[in-house]
Amino acid sequence: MARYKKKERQELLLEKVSTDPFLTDEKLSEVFEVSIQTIRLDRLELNIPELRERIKHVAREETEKIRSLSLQEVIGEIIDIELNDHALSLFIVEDGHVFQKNKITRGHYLFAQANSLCVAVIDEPLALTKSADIEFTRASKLGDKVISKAVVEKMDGHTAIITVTSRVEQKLVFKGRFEMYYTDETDEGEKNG
Amino acid sequence: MARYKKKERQELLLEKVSTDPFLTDEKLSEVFEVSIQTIRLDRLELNIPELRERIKHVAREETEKIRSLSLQEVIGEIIDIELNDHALSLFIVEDGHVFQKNKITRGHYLFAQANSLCVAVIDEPLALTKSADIEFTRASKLGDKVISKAVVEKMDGHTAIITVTSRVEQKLVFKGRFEMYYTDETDEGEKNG
DNA sequence: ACTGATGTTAGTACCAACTACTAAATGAGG
DNA sequence: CCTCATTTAGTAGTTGGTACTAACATCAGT
Repeated sequence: MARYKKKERQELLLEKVSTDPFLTDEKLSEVFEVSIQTIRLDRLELNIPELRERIKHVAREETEKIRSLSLQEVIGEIIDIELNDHALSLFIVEDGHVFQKNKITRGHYLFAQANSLCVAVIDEPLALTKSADIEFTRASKLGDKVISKAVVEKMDGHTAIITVTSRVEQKLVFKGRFEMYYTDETDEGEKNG
Repeated sequence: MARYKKKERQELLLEKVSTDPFLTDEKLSEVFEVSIQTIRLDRLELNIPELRERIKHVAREETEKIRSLSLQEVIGEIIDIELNDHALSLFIVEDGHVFQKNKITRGHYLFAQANSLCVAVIDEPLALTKSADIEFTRASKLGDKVISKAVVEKMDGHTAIITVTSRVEQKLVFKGRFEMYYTDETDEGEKNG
């Protein structure tokens, strides 16, 4: 076994550790067929924290993600809003949002952005989507910054009509017409949101 | 400080540890104003693993979640499929899918289930949603098992028409008519998915 | 007030997976 | 062959525990 040279080993080490943070120095020393001390020197030079810190980091990241997701309650970040009138949100297409083979955004994320924006723009305790007419006009891709605009066209009784357009660099990728049901009661059981 | 009684303390301990898994025995012993040994006895009785195991568990859970999410590529689990004809999927409404205040499912998850099912039922390398007409007929709630059925009505050239109905205990919660674009090329840039 | 059960605390030895440090062995290049 | 970089070995100390033994505290019932 012509073990790797220092530089090469360190590059591979970085990769190994980032793909599987659960590896002990001992396991790594077996993988690379060097002593534990060498692995430790490598980690020191590369500023790779020890196993426990790596695991803690992963765990922290994820509990934070969960928190921010449940806090967010919206896909995309709202950048401008006038209640019962209009709202804008930004959604950046990330790795989890696309088909792996062609990096095209899955339609339901664009729908989710639009749908969330409709819920947000209505200034009532309960707002649920009753129906929608939607169209995907062009493909958006990984890394795209999608700006979605919701405009409230009509509000009467308990129904609002909202049109949404989503664009990437001015080009329309999605448009829809949403019919929303709303009420000032905080719970209700006949429609969906 | 009239420290808690054993039973009470153990209940609070369970809660504490599950909301914040990052607490050491030492910190916990300070919180409850008992000795470290007492905390350790409590953990032993309640089968609460040690700090490191708890952290590891959180980290593992999350890396698995990420993997299964990217593997899944579908919201809901497909339970029956005949390509280019029909498909069924099951989606169980969990905590992250509902509005916190009233536990009603966010519409875009039901849309996502339907949309994913449409993508899955088409036996071509690329299938993207072109447009959809959807309706949310009743609210579904936390814990509901949503069965979605997609039926391919028509396929010609590069367009398929699929109708989807989603039910909870036979009762219709969602229906939609999806127009899908499909092709045997693996990449394409004019439509959305 | 005495006894026994239950609960709490103290203390020891040991473990994994390290850090930080010193020192020796090995290797490869000029 | 010498030298500098690299690798390995070994020791002491750390964190956050387990596992175990033993002592002490508290209260309940008789």
